[in-house]
Amino acid sequence: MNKPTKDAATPDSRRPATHPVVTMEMVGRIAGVSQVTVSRALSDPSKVSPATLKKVQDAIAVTGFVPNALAGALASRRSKLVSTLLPSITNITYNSMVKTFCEEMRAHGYQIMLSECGFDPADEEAAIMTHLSRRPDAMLLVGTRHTASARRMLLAAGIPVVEVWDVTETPIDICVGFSHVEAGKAAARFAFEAGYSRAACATANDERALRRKDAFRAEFQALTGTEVAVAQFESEATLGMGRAGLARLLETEGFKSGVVFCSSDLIAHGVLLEATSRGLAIPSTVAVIGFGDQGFAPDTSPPLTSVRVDRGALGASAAQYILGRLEHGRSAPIVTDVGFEIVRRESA
Amino acid sequence: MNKPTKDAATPDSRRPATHPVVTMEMVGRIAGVSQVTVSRALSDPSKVSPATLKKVQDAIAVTGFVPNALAGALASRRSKLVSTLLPSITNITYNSMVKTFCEEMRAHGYQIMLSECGFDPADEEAAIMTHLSRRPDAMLLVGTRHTASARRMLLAAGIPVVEVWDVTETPIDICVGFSHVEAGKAAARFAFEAGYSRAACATANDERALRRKDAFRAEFQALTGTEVAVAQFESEATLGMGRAGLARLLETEGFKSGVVFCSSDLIAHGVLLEATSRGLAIPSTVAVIGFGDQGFAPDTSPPLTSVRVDRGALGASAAQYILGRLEHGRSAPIVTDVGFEIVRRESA
DNA sequence: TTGTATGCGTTATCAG
DNA sequence: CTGATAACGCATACAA
Repeated sequence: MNKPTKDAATPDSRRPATHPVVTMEMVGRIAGVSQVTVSRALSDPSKVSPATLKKVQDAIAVTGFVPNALAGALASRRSKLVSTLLPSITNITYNSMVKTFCEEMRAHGYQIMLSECGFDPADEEAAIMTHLSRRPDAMLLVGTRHTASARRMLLAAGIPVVEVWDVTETPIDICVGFSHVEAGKAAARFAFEAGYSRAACATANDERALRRKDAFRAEFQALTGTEVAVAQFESEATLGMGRAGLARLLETEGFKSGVVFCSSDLIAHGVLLEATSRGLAIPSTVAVIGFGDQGFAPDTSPPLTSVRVDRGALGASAAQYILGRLEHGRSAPIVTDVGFEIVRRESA
Repeated sequence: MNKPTKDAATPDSRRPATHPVVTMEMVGRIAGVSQVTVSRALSDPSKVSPATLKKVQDAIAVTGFVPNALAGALASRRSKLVSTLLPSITNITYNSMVKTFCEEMRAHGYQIMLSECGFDPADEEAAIMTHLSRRPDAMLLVGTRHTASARRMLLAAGIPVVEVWDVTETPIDICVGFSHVEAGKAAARFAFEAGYSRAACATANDERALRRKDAFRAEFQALTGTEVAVAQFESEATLGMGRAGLARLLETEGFKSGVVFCSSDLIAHGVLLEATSRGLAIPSTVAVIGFGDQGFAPDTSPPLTSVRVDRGALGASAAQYILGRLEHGRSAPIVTDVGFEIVRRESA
C-alpha cells in the first residue's frame, strides 16, 4: 500500500564504549566545590548553602549532568528499583493492577523494572535471577508457583517479595490475592441459584484458570448432578478462542444450552459473539459468565456478567506492603485475601 | 462474596539496609582462588583451567551467588540494559511490537527496562532522565515528539536511540515506523474507491491518531466534497468509546450512514457492536474501518476491515538496528518506513 | 556548611 | 592460566 523506503547516512560515529557522560566530580569542578557537595545538593539541598546550591545547579544545567544511579546504588546499597515479573505483558488481565502498583511505587521514588517471564516456573526462575543481579529493593511476582531454587534466591536476597493474584499457605514473604478455588465455586453456586441446570467451561491453559474451572465443575456437578463440558485451549486468551470454544462445546462436546463459565472476559466476549452469530438467545439458550470484570464488560452485547476482582486495590496493597517494609520497617501481614464478587449483568 | 481475611505475623525481621548477599570475593575464598578468577570463570570460562572452573562453580552453587550487575556495569561501562518507554502499558496497540523487541534483545543478552511514560512529552522527559540515570545501553521510544531537553539528554548519552511507530525528517538517531498521514489518506482513498460517499471518524485523543484523522478528513473531503463528522474522545481507546462514538455521530453529528474510520480496532469493534445493537446493517448502512489489525479483527461480527501494520517486524528491526550499533558498530539507516496495508474484510 | 577518606563489587590492565 | 592493582561514580562516616 505504502512503499517502504529506507536509508540515509549515519551522521556521527558512536564511540565503542557506552556510558561516557558527566560525573559529579566534573560538575563540582565547574561549580568550584567538591564532589560530595554536589551529591548533597542533589540528595538534600537543605544541607548546602543557598549560594553554593545555585552554583551547583548552574553547573548541572550547563553540563547536562545525569546522576549515575548504578554507582549510587552500589555505594548506598539501595537501588530504588522494584522488579515486576509478569507472565505476559500482552495479557490485559494484570493491566490495571500493574498500573496502580507502578504509580504508587513511583510516587515514592521507586522505579519499576518490568519483565515478561512466561507461564513456566523455570523461565520465571531465570528472570528472577537476572533481576536479582540488578539488586532491586523489592520484587513483585504473579502467582505462588515458583521453583525451589527461585524461592531460595528470593529468600537469600533479603528483600520484600510480594506474590499477587493468588493466596497460599506458604508465601515467600508477602502475599496479596484471592482464592481461585473459591471463585470457581462461587460462580457455580451463582449459576445454580440463577436456575441454570446445564453448564460448560471455556478456558485458557493457565494454571489459575484451570483451578477455577475445576472448582466450578466440581461444585456445579455436586449441586446439579449434571456433567460440565469443557473446551480448553493451549494458548493465551483471545476473542477467537471464545468463538471457537463455544463452537467446540456445541459441536463436539454435546453442549446444547446452559451457562458457559469462561476463564477471562475476553473469552466470554468471544462466546457472546459466537452465540449471537448462531442466532442463539442470550442468556436463555446460552448464558455467559466471564472472569476479571474488565472495563469492557458493561459494553458487550448483552452486558457481561463477570467475576470481579479489585485489581487496583490489589496493586495498591502490594505497593503499600512493600513500602511499609522498605521505609518504616513495618511488619506486614503475610497473607491478604482481597476476595472477589460476582457482578451480574444481562449475559447470565 | 468471599470474605476478605487478613494477617498473621511477620516471620523474620528484615535488615534495614538492602543488598547483602554473596560477593565474588567470598566465592573465591571458598573456591580457594582470587576474586578475579571467579569473574573470569563467569564471563569467559575458557580462560580458566577446568579444575579451577569446577571449584568455582561448586562454590557458586554452595553460596547461591548472584553476580552484582550494578558493580559490573559500573566497571565495564556497559549495563546490558535497554530502556523501553511506552505511552501506556494498558494499551494493546504496542503489545506485539514490544514483545518481539524484548525477545530479540533478550536473545542477545540484553535485559529490558520497561516503563510507562504517558502521552505528555514532559512526562516522557522525566521518564527518560530516570532511565538514563540507570545507564542503559540503548533506548526505545514511541513517537517522534520529544521535548528539546529530552533530545539533548539523549544525544549527550551517546547511546543508540530508536524512535518507533512514526517517521520523521529529524530523527534523534534511528527511526522505524510509518507515515500516519499516508495511512489516513490511504484509508480515505480506500473508502472512496469502495463506493462510500459519506464518512465519519471516531478517535481517541492521541497525537498520531489525530494526524490520521485529519489526513483522512482532508483526503475524503477532497475526493467526495462531503464533510466528515468527527467524534473525538479524551481518554484512551476502549470498547465503550466506540459505542459512544457511533451514538454521538448519529445523534448529534448528523451522521446518517456511511463509513466510520476509527483510531483503533478496539474503538472500531465498539462501533460494530453499537451498530448491531441499533439494528443498522453492516456495512451497507454503517461501515467500519479499524486501525492496527489486532489479532481479534477477524473475529468480530462482521470481521473487521483494518489498516495493518507489521508490528512484529517493527519491533524486530528496532532490535536489529540497536544490536547493529551495539555489537558490530555497524552504521545504520536513520529512517525506515515499514509501510502499512489495508486489510479488507466484511465491515467495509 | 564543606571537604577528606574510604568502600560498594565488579571489570580492565598489567604482571608473573 | 592466575593474581595484584587500579579504576568505575557515588554515598557514608568523620573531620574541619
